[in-house]
Amino acid sequence: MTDTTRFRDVIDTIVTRITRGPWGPGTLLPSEIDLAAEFGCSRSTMNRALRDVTEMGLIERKRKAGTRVRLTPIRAARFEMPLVRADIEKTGAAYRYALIQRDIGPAPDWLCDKMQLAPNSPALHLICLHYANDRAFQLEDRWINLAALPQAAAQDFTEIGPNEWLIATVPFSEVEISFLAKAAVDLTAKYLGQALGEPVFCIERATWWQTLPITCVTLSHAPNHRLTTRY
Amino acid sequence: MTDTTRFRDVIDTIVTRITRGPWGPGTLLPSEIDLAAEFGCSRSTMNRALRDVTEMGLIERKRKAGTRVRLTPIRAARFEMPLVRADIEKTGAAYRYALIQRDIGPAPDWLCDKMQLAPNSPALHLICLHYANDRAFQLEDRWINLAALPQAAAQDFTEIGPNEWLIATVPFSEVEISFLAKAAVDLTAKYLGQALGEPVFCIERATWWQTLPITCVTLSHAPNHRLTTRY
DNA sequence: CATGTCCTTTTGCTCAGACATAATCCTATC
DNA sequence: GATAGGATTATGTCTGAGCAAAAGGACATG
Repeated sequence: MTDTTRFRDVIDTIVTRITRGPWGPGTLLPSEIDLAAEFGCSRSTMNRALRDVTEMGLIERKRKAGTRVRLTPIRAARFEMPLVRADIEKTGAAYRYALIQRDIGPAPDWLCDKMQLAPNSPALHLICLHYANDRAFQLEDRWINLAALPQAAAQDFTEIGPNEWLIATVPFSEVEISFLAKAAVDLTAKYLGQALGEPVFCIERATWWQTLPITCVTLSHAPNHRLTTRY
Repeated sequence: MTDTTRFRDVIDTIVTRITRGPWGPGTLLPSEIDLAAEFGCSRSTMNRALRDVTEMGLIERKRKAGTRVRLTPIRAARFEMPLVRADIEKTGAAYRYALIQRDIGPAPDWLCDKMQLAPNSPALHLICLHYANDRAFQLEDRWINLAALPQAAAQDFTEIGPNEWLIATVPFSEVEISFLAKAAVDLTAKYLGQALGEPVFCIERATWWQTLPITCVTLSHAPNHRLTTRY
């Protein structure tokens, strides 16, 4: 019942003051010191509370300028994206991996464009399938920049998936993720058992290591797949 | 360049030790006190660093049991979801809102099921369109639980969208968000200018206020829409 | 052998104080 | 009036200390 820690209480009060209370959009909040005095807590605790509220997207903070309620309160949603293997095994299903296609050649123009890659950079192109209980679950269409990762050319990826190999091999500092809906094309239709043009839920992810392009992948999912989070 | 604060350095070192260094999945880390001694910082700082690494999804912490590297390192992605209006105006386009349909009746079975709503609860059903520069951008198909929010019946929603009215009127404590791909049906096809069956990127969001169901909405987007985040 | 109680370890949270840093505001100077 | 520079102020970070709570382990008891 009284599961209540001080800073969580403070967060709750502040959030309701913003969402319903007197602190409308654009309001300048009192300083940490004044708020700490009002709430009867230390500045450290108030600082932590306000930091968390900032992460929620409700306020903006600047030194000297103070703390201000955002004009457009943003609610940020967190999505956890485990490895496919973990995702599948969590449901109790058996995981199986298969390499469909593998070739090396110059990176296509759209990829160079998307990742600021030098034209005609050598790239490894992989197409893989991830099964849950022998049903195709996810089709992985991946490009790896061989200029950054020449070791990848030596891997055959028949046993271990490129995703697991990559996270064990190379760090990354910057990631761009997109969610989108695509129409099934030949490849996805064939392997995911869909009709041509059927909607496919896709995740595109590109990763860099300090501006050096590493890899870019499109993950296409079986019909009716959805990505869900609660908070 | 040397934007380096102590705890950020600690985080970086710990993350690389986990992702590449000696701390593989399942490793039990030294205690906060030992780590603080090793890194030459206070326990507070180490605690904050480890708390942040926990939020990244790399480690799990339990009192007495200690800090352990997760078997399946999870990378969490944050998506910021502003109001449609803000989303549209940010691109420089003009925002326009229109109410398409509005009726009151008993909640359909799938809705009662999804939100743990009593059968035949009265519900307000709204269909609205959000335009960017007079092009349809998003179709909003919303249900509001009138048992929880009788005031909603008095609103006509011709000028102000239900989303903006709701966030100004009622708080929420629990949210479930899903991303998925759907095939365009009559309604979406008609208003978003799509062919029947074409893929549509959809967001479903259900909100409760302390187990009391508030509202459930499906947001369908114009073709080629994508939701993107970087980190 | 099973079970319950107490002890110990480790994380979770709070505090008061301090210095660093960014940004605004004011003032002196030209 | 414009501008450069210093004073002020709010946030950002760090410290060292301490108590609280969870949970594993040891031990005694039935």
